Amino acid sequence: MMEIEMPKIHPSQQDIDLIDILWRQDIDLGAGREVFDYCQRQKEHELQQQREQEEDKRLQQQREQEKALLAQLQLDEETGEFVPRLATSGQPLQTATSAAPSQVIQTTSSCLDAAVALAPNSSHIMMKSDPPALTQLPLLTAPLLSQRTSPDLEQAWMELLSLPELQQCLNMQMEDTRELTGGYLPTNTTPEVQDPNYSFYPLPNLEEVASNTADVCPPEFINTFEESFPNIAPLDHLNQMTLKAPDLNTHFSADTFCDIFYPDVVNTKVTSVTLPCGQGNGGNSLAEIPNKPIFTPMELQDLSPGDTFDRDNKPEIMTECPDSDSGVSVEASSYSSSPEKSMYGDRSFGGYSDSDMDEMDSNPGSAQSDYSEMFSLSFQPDGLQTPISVLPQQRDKEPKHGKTEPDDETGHSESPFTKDKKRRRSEKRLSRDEQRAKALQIPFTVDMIIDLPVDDFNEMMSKHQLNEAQLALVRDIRRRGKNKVAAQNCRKRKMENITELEYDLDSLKEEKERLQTEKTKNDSSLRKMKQQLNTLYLEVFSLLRDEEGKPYSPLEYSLQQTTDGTVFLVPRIKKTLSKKKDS
DNA sequence: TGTACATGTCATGGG
DNA sequence: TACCCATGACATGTA
Repeated sequence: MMEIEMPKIHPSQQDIDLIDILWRQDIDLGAGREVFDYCQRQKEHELQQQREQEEDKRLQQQREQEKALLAQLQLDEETGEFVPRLATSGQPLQTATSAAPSQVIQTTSSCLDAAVALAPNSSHIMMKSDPPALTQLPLLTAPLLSQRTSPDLEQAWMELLSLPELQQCLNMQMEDTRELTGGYLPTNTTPEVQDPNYSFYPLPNLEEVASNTADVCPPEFINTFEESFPNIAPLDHLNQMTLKAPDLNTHFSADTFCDIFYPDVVNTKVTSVTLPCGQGNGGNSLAEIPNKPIFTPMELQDLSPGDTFDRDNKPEIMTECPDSDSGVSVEASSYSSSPEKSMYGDRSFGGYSDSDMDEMDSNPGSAQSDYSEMFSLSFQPDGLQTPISVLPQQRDKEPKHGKTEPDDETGHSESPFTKDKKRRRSEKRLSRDEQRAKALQIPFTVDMIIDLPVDDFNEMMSKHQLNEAQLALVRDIRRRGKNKVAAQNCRKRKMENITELEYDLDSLKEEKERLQTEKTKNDSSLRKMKQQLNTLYLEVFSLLRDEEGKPYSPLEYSLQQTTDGTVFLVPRIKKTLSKKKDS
């Protein structure tokens, strides 16, 4: 490596000047001046060693403080919060840590007692919006926060640290620490360093941080910062600091950087509580600032008092944030929590047809953003922005085909799985229209738009002045909602008709079988009767005798019965003749 | 990957 | 004539 050979070279002043000139001409190399100046680096190295020794001492003190702090708190398993541990003997618990007493610890502990005593009643204090406390955060709590075991834990600490009394103590402690370290503040008390997840977070550009500081941080925040760390360059000059810092994130790995510039320090630091640059963030110029943990992307947005932070320019923040154990809920981010804006921004939606909107529905997020972009919204007064809740009587007026429970209409014959799936679909569908309505600031609920009777709907529409886009969307929502219900009812009726027809078909089949059986029986009976009649006929005919006592021939005569029951013997020839006469 | 099913949506016609 | 409803047809998502 180039840097390894450099110690053997003792550059002359001319060489150094030349390096200076070259460095000034190519300041964008991404490396600081000290990279080319071995003497300067050596001085830095020595100074760094001194700092590291002081740092070790200070870290030991910090660990003791943490122990003392933890000894006074216990985790409430139910609430997940740290609550003051009850002193059974009425003695403050910091006495348990008296094995390592120090002025700082005692001062901090006494203040913490007060803070802990106040903590349960101070839940209203939201620390994420309390910059002064945040400035104190890394020094004492970063090692704890770095555990990232629970967002509640972090919040508990935030609440604790938001207490003015505790902040005073912390300020005192930080003053002490500053005196010990000669103004140098460690780079390694950041939660990110210990939390591997933070390596996934895109570090905000320091220039952005510096430029946004005025928006993000209230003046008192900066004042506190500067008061606590007067030797640190003010935030206004952070840009200059970045110019002198090598961009290790892009050109060097952290380990490489440490091996090059701090070969000795690395070994000593590995055993310390925090690593200087082993987690991917090391060497970042921002790491020189003890408050760096504050400027994680998500927290920046949380700290943002309004929407001054341009979120639209940082979509990667949301996409790259792991939803794991970082303690930062994506859903809880300001993307969805900003009441003033649509969760997808304030882009308007002009001129999109409904089918276009459907295309966007495939991606609700983008759909909403595009929707907002299409229509220039005419913001209504606050009273109109809030969707009017559906009155009970209005809900009672729901059409006979209530749309809200289409699943129940389908009866209970369906499996729960099918019901769940249908419900999910219904909710999804509803949410799409709701999202559309929200995107266009429609001051009604989708249920109202769909379910209200015509007169009520027209009256409601006449009471609010909606622009063309809003009117079109409301009409579409109502039409789609009505048609959806109609389609559901139609299908329901169709299924009912099919079921009824199937039932009728079964009934008719049963009737057919019954009639066929009856017919079979009747045919059998008829055959028997005919057979009996024939037998009887022959028997009667055989008994008949003419005048000479001879039997009649069945071929020449036949028996016929009149309606009155009288039986006549009719000659067949005569009968044949009579038929001929009739024809 | 193909298929069956459920659902939403549109077009159309009747009341 | 506008509106509502019913329904066939089609598209889409899902198991």
